[in-house]
Amino acid sequence: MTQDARPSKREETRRENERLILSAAETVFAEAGFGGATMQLIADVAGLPKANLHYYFTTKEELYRRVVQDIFEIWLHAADSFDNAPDPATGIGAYIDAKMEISRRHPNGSKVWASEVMHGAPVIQDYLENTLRDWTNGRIHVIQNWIDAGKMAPISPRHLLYMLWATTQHYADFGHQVETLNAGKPLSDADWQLAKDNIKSIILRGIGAS
Amino acid sequence: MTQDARPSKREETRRENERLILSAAETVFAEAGFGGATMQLIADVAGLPKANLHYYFTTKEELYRRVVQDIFEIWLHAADSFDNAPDPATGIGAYIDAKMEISRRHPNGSKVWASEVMHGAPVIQDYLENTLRDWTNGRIHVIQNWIDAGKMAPISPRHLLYMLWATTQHYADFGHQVETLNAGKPLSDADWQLAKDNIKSIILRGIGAS
DNA sequence: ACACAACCTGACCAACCGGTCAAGAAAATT
DNA sequence: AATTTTCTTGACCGGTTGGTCAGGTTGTGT
Repeated sequence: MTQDARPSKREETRRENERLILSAAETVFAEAGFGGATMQLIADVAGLPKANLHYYFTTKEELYRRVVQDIFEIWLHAADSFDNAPDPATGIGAYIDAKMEISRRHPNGSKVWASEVMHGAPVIQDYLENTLRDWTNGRIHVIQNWIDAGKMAPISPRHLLYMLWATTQHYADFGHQVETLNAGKPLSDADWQLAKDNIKSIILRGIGAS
Repeated sequence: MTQDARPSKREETRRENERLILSAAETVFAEAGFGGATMQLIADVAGLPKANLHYYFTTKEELYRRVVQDIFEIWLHAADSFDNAPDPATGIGAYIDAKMEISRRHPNGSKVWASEVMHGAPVIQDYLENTLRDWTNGRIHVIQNWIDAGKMAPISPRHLLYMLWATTQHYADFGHQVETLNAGKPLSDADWQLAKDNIKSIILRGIGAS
């Protein structure tokens, strides 16, 4: 039966435990910050003894690093929507959709990332200086080409990117504020749709791409 | 000589010490988060013995609360630019300028505020539910009037506000990332001007107000 | 000059934290 | 079935943290 995929019992529990720990860690780091989070609390949320956490992740910092890296991957992959787009409206529109979806599905990861950057990126500075810088320059190039082709207004591609990041992440990072101003209730499907439509409408018109 | 304004020696040092402590606390809380900050480090930065901090501010939480409240005041006062504006371009343009100036002059305060909200606003929830909610509803009303008067496109005022907050605060909260992507150097005067101009250009055109 | 109140601070403490470890349980290998 | 490897965990430890306090100093009103 289970012949092809044979996840030996060992591998299976290891994978499962790591998943449990990483998920709990993401939640706790997001809610309390790195300094405020405790291994004991993460262990409780994960439903494992604390010593077990240290078996899978030697130090608190290593666990934290893994959480941040995992988010960064997701974050970066949203860029795929950007590529191979024939025009700004398509590419940037899809990027906004993708990033809003991340804000909705991974609010905790987004918060951890924001917290990390806010505190000076102590553990992922190299990512910023290499992967992110390359990624950013690549997109700036794409946008500049659109501008040169007369497909959009001649704004600064860099600051447009910042605007996209800021606006979409706001709904995750400041989700609590958004909820409070939404009568204390989470955004409904319609609310999210309205938010996305508004962002796309304003930005696409703002860069002369609609 | 100093007759009219007579800050008795006592009052003067008290004011000065509180200022020192609050300033140091803002820096340390911004850099390390509430959980990561220590009273000892704040004391060192302020140049005072730790026990002295506890004389002026009984607990770490009380000190933190004061820092957050002070920032909230500044944040809220930026709204003045919004009022009495005859049209969206003037009002929103001035608001963007004001908020960008805050991001530039008070990046640490902005980070503390962001951190507080991100972690569920444990100490200023009542501010969000009252002062901020009222403020927001007021501005939504102003924007809606502009829309009704045909002075701008019929977008969602609420989500426009979120966009303004997010975009302007990005330069403070994610200042480290912005700097890293700026070859590791702080933004120059020209960079800040470019950022402001781009934001205003995109948003004002995006809402049909330019 | 005196007395009182406000202010300052080194030394100290209980609580908590990240991390260790030894001893055992469970699974894989032979 | 025996042996080895991986995994699990309660108990423990040194170091740090927020907060206290007693005793001293400085400023203020009389």
